[in-house]
Amino acid sequence: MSMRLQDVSETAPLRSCTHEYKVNCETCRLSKVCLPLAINHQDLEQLENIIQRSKPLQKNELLYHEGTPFQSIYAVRSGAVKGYRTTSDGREQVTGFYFPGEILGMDGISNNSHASSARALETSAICAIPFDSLERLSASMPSLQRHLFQLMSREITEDQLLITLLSKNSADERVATLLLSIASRNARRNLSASQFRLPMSRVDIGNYLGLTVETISRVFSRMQKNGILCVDNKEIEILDQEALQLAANIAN
Amino acid sequence: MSMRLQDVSETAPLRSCTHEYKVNCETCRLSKVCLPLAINHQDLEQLENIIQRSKPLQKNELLYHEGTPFQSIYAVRSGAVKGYRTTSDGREQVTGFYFPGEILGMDGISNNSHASSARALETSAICAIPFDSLERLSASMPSLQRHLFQLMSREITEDQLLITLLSKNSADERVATLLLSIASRNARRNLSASQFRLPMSRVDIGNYLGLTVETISRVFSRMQKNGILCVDNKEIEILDQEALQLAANIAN
DNA sequence: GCCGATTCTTGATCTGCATCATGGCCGCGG
DNA sequence: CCGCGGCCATGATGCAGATCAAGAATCGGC
Repeated sequence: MSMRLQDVSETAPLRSCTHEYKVNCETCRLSKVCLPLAINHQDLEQLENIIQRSKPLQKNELLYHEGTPFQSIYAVRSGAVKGYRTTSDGREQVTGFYFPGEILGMDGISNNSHASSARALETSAICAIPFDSLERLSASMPSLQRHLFQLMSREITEDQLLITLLSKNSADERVATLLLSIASRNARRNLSASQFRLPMSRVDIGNYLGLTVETISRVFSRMQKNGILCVDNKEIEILDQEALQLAANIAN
Repeated sequence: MSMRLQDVSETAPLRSCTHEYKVNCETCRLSKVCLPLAINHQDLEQLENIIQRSKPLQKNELLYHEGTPFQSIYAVRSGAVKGYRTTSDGREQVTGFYFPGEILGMDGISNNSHASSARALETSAICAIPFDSLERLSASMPSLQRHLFQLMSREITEDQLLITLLSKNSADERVATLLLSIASRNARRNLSASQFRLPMSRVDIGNYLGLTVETISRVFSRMQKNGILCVDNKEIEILDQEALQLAANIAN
């Protein structure tokens, strides 16, 4: 079996003079996705100085756990992460999937403790950004402050989209919408929008979309039969983008 | 018919020397709910100077509409507001209810245009807080900056709770959870947690909870029959707090 | 205080997805 | 190579809540 695409780091090679885990936003291919700041070289340096990068997370390793003290927000460099919260009866609710260039962990700010948990779906490299440093820095960098507000605001609007999806849409519409979302996020990183590997299991997809595994399977099968998708286990190919859009667009 | 409770302003009487619409956070009974800042007198004065208050909104009047330019976030002083977004097929999805002391409109920051709409559920007094001023002010007031981050973070965690509710809970559990949420928010304002008037219609409740009007009616009737609630149109009395909690707590 | 419009309730029926059950497939360790 | 465990697919059945329908209650305007 061939090497898994997602295991390849999507960051630029580190220059030889830098330490192995030294972060370098300036040369990071994701910087314009992750921190599209119109900030100058000096500001960027300041920002880099506070960012920490640790050993890559292995599949299924925990990034943070609900209830633990909040210290950092996290940027995905490579791999994929799922966010979830545990209900009082012990079940889990997946609240989001995070791909390279995306930021997670901001729900911990309000209580100084994480309101959700995050777990690597595959081997993933993660940047940790200590929030107190970020806060201090943003007080003197208006564009950074604004960027943080915008990041959080986007999280809110995305949650609202999911709320709408869960409350108004059928199984087919939910699945189609998720696939299109993943496709467009791939496109943003200059990856194929029509062919990709799902890093998460059917169980996670169902959980996220408020459906059972069986339903996810059936929807995939049906869409394959209808020539919309080609599904080979986790490998997805969108054969008929328009039909998929049509299947999703009933209500968003 | 007696005067409607919700029409009474919940703000402290304005002192005679202030202009009619002059805002005064310092004497506002809601200030510790709305802006629980450990900030000094001088800071508070600066904040007050940017806050605008206009003529109260009448029932069904629009506070802002999705797609329009974002300028301010809003604090409810009295009355109640619903937030919603319109789906592509013209239906609406209610994303939240906002009571006195609560802040809304933060989803507009990311795009500089409102991602949702807001409408008064009854006559409501609203404070508008221009966001660019707030941003500038918060750069020099760490506690204000932090408070804003926390406000937005709380919005995220609350949306995640709603996502879980919609994805995992039965009709009874959803309704029970909403009633308990309203009750506890009333308590925070020193109002009765066991007896209150719902400012929104059954349609809005159903829409918010991803259920139909008929289902809401049936759940209310059932809970009334079981001695958990006393329902008289929009007037709600919680007769058995514990049973209601039990009905809600299956999964949160 | 009357009347039309809207909102709410209740019943009967229908349906999309959950649940239950089973078997296949793939990856991995021995 | 085989056997085991996790993941996935698919069929049969059941049920919570949607939909359809018809009154009843409440509201708002005059």
